[in-house]
Amino acid sequence: MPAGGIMAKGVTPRSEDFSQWYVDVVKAADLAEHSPVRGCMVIKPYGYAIWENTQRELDRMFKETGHQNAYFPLFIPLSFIRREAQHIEGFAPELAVVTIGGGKELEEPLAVRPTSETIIGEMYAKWIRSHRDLPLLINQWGNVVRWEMRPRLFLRTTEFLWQEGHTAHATAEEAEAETRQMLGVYRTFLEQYAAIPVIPGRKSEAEKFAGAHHTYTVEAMTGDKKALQAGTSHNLGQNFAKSFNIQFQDQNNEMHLVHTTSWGMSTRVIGGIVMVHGDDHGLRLPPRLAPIQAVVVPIWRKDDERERILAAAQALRARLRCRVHIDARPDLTPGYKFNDWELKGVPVRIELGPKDIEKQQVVLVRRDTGAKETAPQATLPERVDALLEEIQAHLFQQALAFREANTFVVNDYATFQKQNEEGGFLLAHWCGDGACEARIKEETKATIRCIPFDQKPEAGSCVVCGGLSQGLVVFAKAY
RNA sequence: CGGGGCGUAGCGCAGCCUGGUAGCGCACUGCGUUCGGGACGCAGGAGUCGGAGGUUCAAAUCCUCUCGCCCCGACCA
Repeated sequence: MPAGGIMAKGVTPRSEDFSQWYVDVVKAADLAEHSPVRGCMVIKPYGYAIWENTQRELDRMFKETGHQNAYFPLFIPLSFIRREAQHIEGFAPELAVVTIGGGKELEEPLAVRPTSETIIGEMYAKWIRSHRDLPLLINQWGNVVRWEMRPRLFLRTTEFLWQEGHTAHATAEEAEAETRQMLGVYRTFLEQYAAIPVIPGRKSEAEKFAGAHHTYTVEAMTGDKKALQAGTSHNLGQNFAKSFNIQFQDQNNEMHLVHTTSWGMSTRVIGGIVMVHGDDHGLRLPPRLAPIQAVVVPIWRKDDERERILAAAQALRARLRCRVHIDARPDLTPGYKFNDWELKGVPVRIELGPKDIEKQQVVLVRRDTGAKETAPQATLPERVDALLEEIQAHLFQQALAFREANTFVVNDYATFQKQNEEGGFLLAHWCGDGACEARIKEETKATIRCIPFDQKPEAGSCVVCGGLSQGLVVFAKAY
């Protein structure tokens, strides 16, 4: 921690009240604020820039895996959403519905999309005729609305931004491969870019997406030891193909229903980044997603010095190979700026003052550890690049170590309940019965976050009923 | 929808009990001095006191109704 561990002004200490700390950091870092409409938020430029970086990387990965972008409309006839039984059952409580347009009662109410499977299914049924039309690999960047009871900036808002991929395939195997592949993309993004370690796995029947055959998820652990679903990928089987009659003709002239998938990641990841990496000084951004990777704080005493130093700062910036901002604000002291950029989580600070100019050096401070060093200007670009890599890796390692330190194998229900009070991920045997799952949720608020992929099968007995279990699953209280 | 709290300047609050010219801190504007870990002085601008009704000579303050927001619980990316 920088500066002897003093807290940032206006930010509640994380250990004291995590929820309040989170709200304070989001506000202090200028990421977002509440809108006049309950549950909605305004994403401010600095927060949106993180989203833009997220979009850029994800979009690249989607294109690399053969997907194309398209856009489907915000309004969906309510009858479409009703067409898939599970789907409407799951989404009905959180639908926003438009009943008036142009001053007149509409003949058919329009749902504001909570997700787009149905409208896309309707269109896919028209677009797909032949096996040659498959696979159909499309992604959409957009917004959706889910009328949430308990909103929280970024983590759960009534309207949120996301991407939703929707694909159609000839065979169940291909659909399954796609579902897995895209979960892998999310994992790569989260681990390599957001520096958030995740546990990939399958959702239980109770937790899966409304209308899915099955759902995969990547689960992260936040700084208060709760679980955060950071991305999901659904194998929809033929459920939507049936409801929307999406068929293709195969090589033998026979008609078949397609197999579809959908997968999404939302602005929630920004909340995840705050909750996983933030500290008492504010945000700590992973370099690869940071809008500003290095900030230059010039230090001067007199006007002539100021000009000289700003000129030197600009010369440095021109040589650096990362996203650099020079904080030239005239009426603020360096100390204020140090704190300000720490709140905003900028990974590297470059201090440049008269002494540095003289010695052809700078002072470098890394946000993750607060460590300070002097570095020669001659090799600064290399040093900053290396530092950014180190910080990226260190944030990931730190988050991973934290998760591991707070993951526990529990074998009996009493221990489960006790440990659950302390938080963390609980690895426990589960027989697969929804009744045991429901009882745990009811009694402890912990849910099955996922049935991890990379778990060796291991016989055991269910933590609730003692029945036969094939392996450990992850339980936790979740956001 | 249940339980709690709060609406007074952009933000955070005091004033209300005991009615009498609307205040403080931060932020903002201007000028000057500062500047290597949250600077200071001087001068300024800024408020339908959430809304409606009532009591009163007089309401931010008392009464009634209402609206909104936040936090805690039941649904969820």
